[in-house]
Amino acid sequence: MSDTNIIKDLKSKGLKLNNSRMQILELFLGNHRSHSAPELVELLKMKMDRATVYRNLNFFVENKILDQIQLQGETPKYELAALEHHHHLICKHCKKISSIQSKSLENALETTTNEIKDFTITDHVFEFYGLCKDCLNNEE
Amino acid sequence: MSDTNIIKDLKSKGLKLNNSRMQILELFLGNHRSHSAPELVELLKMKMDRATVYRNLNFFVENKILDQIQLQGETPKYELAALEHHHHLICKHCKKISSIQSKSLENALETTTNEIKDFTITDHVFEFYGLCKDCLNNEE
DNA sequence: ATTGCTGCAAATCCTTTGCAATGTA
DNA sequence: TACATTGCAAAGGATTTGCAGCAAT
Repeated sequence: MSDTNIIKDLKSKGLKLNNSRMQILELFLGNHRSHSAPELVELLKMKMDRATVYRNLNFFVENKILDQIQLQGETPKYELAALEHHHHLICKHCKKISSIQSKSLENALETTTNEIKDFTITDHVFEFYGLCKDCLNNEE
Repeated sequence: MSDTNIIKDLKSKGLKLNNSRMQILELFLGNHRSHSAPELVELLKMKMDRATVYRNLNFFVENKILDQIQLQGETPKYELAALEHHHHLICKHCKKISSIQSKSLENALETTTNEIKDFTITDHVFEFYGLCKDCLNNEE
């Protein structure tokens, strides 16, 4: 979905996009990366209050515009809600997050789901930690 | 590794197990489950200070006696450092955590690791959310 | 005597909340 | 007018820290 479609989609859901919400959304549309709440509060500190940032992040998550993702040992991050199912690669060195899709993983998930008898899996989170190419090259 | 071996292992690492540490460890050895810091603080509140609980949890994590695991939207939990590699099943209803091992998942992980060119995976976290048998039966 | 561990209280960080004021349909 | 959204300040929960005293080697 393109950026303008995201906005259309919001309106079709009857959601109101006022100034504050637009400014938060623009940050995400501008770089398609993930941001933590404290990071956004800092970026927007001259434009709106901390409470407004938090309230609108929650609003976006409730309305499935943003996903909240919780990586190991970090404060939650937000990213544009995934249209395609994907997983995260987190560089332990530079902390950059990239995403992947893997057919073999999804197949294995299906197998696992069927294997398990006394639990019904409805959702899953796979996270991969390691080193991105840049950090691997610029090794210290 | 058996419980007494865990303690031997600690000593062989030159780690000191004083009273406080022993009491914390006993909670984990007693039920082999995961506990959050606030939960442990509560359980141990007549025996030691909150700061001691936190300091020793960090001590155990640094020394790889406990693992810290961060589930979606919850405060971190601690569990005995995995002797066998495993993953977590989290019941969305009662929040109980159980663990699984899956050959197919590990195989898929290997395939994925090889597929990916510009990132070197060293660790991974797979979490499964859903409903446990009990909650599925006692449906509301 | 030196080093490490503890309790206590205060501080810090992240997030939420109450309330009065403002904006918008 | 009615309802949603904001800013501000305060509160809340989890975790860390400074410091003085105690424990152990």
